[in-house]
Amino acid sequence: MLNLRPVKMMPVREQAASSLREAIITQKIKQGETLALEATARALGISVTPVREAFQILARDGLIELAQNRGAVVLGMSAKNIREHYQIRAALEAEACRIVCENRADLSEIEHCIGHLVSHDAENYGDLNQSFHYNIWLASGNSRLVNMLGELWNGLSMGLRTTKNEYAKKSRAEHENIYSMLKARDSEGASKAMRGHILRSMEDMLTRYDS
Amino acid sequence: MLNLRPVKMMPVREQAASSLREAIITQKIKQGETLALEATARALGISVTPVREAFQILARDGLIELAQNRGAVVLGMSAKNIREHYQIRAALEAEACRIVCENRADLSEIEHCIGHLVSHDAENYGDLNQSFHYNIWLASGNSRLVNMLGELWNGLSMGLRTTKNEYAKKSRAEHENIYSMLKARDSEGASKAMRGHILRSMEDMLTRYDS
DNA sequence: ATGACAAAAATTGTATCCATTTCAGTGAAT
DNA sequence: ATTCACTGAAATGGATACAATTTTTGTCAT
Repeated sequence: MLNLRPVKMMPVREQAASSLREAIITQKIKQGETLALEATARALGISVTPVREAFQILARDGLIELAQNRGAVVLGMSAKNIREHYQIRAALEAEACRIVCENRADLSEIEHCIGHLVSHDAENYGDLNQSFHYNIWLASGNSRLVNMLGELWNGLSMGLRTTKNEYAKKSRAEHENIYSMLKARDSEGASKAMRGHILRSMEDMLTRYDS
Repeated sequence: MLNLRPVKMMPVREQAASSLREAIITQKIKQGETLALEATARALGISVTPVREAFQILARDGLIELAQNRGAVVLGMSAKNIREHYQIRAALEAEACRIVCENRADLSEIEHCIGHLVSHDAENYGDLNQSFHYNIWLASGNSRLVNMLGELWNGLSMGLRTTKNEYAKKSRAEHENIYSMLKARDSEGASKAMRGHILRSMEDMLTRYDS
């Protein structure tokens, strides 16, 4: 089958949001800067209306703050920010595990991810890691939960791509542990394991950003 | 101190969102209807720009869905919707309780709410209930968590205002139980109690909307 | 009645314009 | 010299008009 680009594009506001998101996370736009509306629109080659909507998306993702009549201020990764982010993620992902166990949800996709995580080296560890988590969210069957966790991930976790090897090893063991708990349908154990995994990731992140 | 209305108004987009939110929750706008942009702007007496942003806010709150080129479709309270909402709230509010216990946070505001809940009758039970929950969120010190729970509350809980008396009684006992757990700094107990409270509220809600 | 095609309406994005708020810079007074 | 107030520039929030797609509607012929 021919593999053509879909005719219907992504809305411009989301393209703008993606572009800005990447620039913020890669620190091309620095923390504390304020994004001017018209300047941003010019830089992106679009008009101001979709930029304003993109700002709202980014604010929802926690990347910027929209202050009254003062524009969009880029938020940084403070320790407080990181703690807030991971506390919420820990609660939601633990809940996802609990639901997966209680519903006896299908684990084949998750098992698939575990297979890749074991066999592959840490080159594209970031993608495999995200895929593992994402498939647990999906298996919960709670689409709202999937959306919220996706937004949270957008907001911060790109920083995880800079993961070191030592972290990958620890993390891999934890992933396998979580999977075994899910397979055993042990909702308490699985949610606790996921919670612990994420909170430990938080500590990892904090040591890198406590400068 | 004089209690005057603040000079600076709420942004129009948020006023619009509030107005639409109320209309949706009170079913003045029915489930499945699509909100036309210009018609909505005319009805609200404002221009389309802030209405578009209001639509995004409502979409974030889970009250409408923005379909590609097809406008804003009002979502109803399906059983699936209610379950998704309460599962997430259960996870987040339980986490708030856990944090409050671990941080030995100040409970005076929460205690204050409990006092009111005990002494007052069910007339304005809805407000007191919200106040109790809200102050637990606040005490967690996680501002992001407060925002997310606030949005969730906006999305569904107005329906709770139609609470029956029998429910209020059950609920009151659960609130007191949660408070005593918080005072004992029993993080497991408090989070479990909150979880149970919210999931039972879910069942209550489901019996009313399973028609 | 069904299917194709044409017209109408709605959404999305563009382009300006106005009012109000914020911010910066100048200048005066203590 | 520092502080305070005023003035003017710039930016946001909102209004309005308009072009381009896409969706929907409605008609007409088979």
